[in-house]
Amino acid sequence: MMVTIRDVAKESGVSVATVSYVLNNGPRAVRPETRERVVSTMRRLNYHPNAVARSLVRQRTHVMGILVGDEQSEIVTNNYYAGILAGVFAGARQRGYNITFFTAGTDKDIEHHIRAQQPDAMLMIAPRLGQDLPKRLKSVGIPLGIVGAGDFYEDDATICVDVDNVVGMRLGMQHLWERGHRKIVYAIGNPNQESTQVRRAVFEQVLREWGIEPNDQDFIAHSFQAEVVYAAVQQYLEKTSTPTAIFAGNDGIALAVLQAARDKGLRVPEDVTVIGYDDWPVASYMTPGLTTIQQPMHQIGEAVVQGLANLIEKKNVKAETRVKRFPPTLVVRDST
Amino acid sequence: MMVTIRDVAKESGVSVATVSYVLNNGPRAVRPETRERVVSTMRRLNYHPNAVARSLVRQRTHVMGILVGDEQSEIVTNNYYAGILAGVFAGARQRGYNITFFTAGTDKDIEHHIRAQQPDAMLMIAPRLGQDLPKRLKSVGIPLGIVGAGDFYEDDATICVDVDNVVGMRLGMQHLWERGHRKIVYAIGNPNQESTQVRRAVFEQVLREWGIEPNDQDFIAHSFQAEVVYAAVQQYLEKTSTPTAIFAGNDGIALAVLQAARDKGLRVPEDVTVIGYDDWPVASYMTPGLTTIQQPMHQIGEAVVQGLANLIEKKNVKAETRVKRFPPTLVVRDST
DNA sequence: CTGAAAGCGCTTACAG
DNA sequence: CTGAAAGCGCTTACAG
Repeated sequence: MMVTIRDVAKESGVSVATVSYVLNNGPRAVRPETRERVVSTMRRLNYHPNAVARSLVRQRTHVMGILVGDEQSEIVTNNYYAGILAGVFAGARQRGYNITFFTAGTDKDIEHHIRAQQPDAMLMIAPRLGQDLPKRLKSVGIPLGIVGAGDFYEDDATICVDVDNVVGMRLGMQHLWERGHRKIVYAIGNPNQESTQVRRAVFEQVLREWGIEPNDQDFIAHSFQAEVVYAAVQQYLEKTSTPTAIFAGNDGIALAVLQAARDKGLRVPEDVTVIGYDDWPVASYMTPGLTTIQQPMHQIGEAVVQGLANLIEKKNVKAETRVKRFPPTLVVRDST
Repeated sequence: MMVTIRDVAKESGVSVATVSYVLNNGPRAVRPETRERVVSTMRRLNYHPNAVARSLVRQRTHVMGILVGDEQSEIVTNNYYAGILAGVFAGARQRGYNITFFTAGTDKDIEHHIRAQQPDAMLMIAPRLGQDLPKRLKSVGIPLGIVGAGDFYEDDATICVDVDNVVGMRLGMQHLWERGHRKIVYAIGNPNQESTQVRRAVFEQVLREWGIEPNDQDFIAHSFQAEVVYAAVQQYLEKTSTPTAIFAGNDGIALAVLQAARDKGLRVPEDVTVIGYDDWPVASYMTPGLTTIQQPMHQIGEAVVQGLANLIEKKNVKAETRVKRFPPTLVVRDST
């Protein structure tokens, strides 16, 4: 049924070793005429070398496993994940890796699954802090790629790629300052993410530079879930007579903020100014078009895969290439 | 380094065959005491059976390959794909399959890739008609799952799962009728998709039932790309003094329609009424909240995987279970 | 109830 | 430049 290397060898009148060497272009030389004969029978028999067998002997699967968010559903509601993924796919394609999703349940199941499946590397997008999953993954002994957590997991065998959140927050704050805002509220995301914590710290730092002492009331929502955000913003608008600007933790949060403001009868940006983070595809189609801090999601996704591939293939393992930060950009639309 | 079945056998004082039989709970019986001893050494040595080796001998990888859209980027901009994917992941997890993305370029590359990687099945979401990819996939001889193309690819070895577009279009048209609309324009999607063609046919059929003869001017956009849609809608609104309702091919199109109407200074739903298709997570956060035809994306995604798993495992191959259609629902919000 | 051995489809030292 | 053979980590007939 399936054409194997043995069939090709027999048909070409050579040994399987020779077929293997032409297949892999080495490591040993093959006489040009022989090579040609083998190549042509491979084509004639429609031979495709079995990647499973190859993985077994090479102890390398050319698979990178990926864990997306706490819940698989984040891929649907959070365009950040989707954007990173698209970049990951592009990088994987360039480097000849397959991306497989690990969807098993508990951390233990996942570890078992990884040890069984033997991916060459694992990838996590925006891991929650405090999980022991990254530690578990490291114990497996394969390279780990972390997106969206700064250099928190920095390590010999770890590639960390992220946007530069210090620059991003400063860009946003600076923009609000120029628009004349001083009283800013941060509709912040999940507190268990590194990015949330860093952005909060920068936010507070900037306020202090402005001579304002930050306090807990400056932060609302503390979640990426639209309903939670909506309720928190509504409550905030209820009791505040003079909201001026709301900085949203991502564009999904911004969308809920816009909706809450609209339902409250407030005009954006006249009554409340809103700025987002990420630049999701829908940002320009929101009402009004959303001003936001753009992350180069595609580049970030590509970069982790490149870094991981280098680690797997033992090139470029220099420390400075293991942590990478991409600069964000301010995209001004109509909400500020 | 890696703990193998041989290590477990040696440590337990049994043959590798015995270890294998306890691992797989059969097909041959193992004396309870022996089994227990083996299990405990497996645990003690932290043994995880190598899935690659198992795949090689069993000729089954427990992998389903997936091809997403024409371009990998559709996963980012089109929430339909993401919704289906989430369901696919859920189904895969239940059935013990891994999902791997095939991102190779040309159809030929993809075929080669599949023959090499040996997934147990392949999955395509909303394939473009006229491609020869599905035919190529069938030639590989593994089950094929098709989402979003009705029963177009129906076949012994193919699972087709989709929403019922006849019901969906009728729900939407009925709703517009009840709202008093008679002059309806269809901002339709990519003409190369089965769903587009079916929906167009139903749209025309309903118009005829209303005593209206449909014509080409009733269809605009012919694309899912936001910029194209925006331009087409703007142009349409320009030359039409009395638009009443616009039926959008999906919620992404609807978003662009809303934006174009807003930029034209038209109120929705007073000046133009808009209805979408799919019910993306953002639908309720649009301005105004979007009335739309909801597809059970998650269920659809789960269902293909279940069907495929049955086909792989040779259960339930009855013809009627190979094609499945889920009923859509009308979700009324503020845009109609 | 259990073991020794063949075999899945490759790669790569070992010999010539 | 090439072939015969061992081995990657499993499963499963074949024998007992």
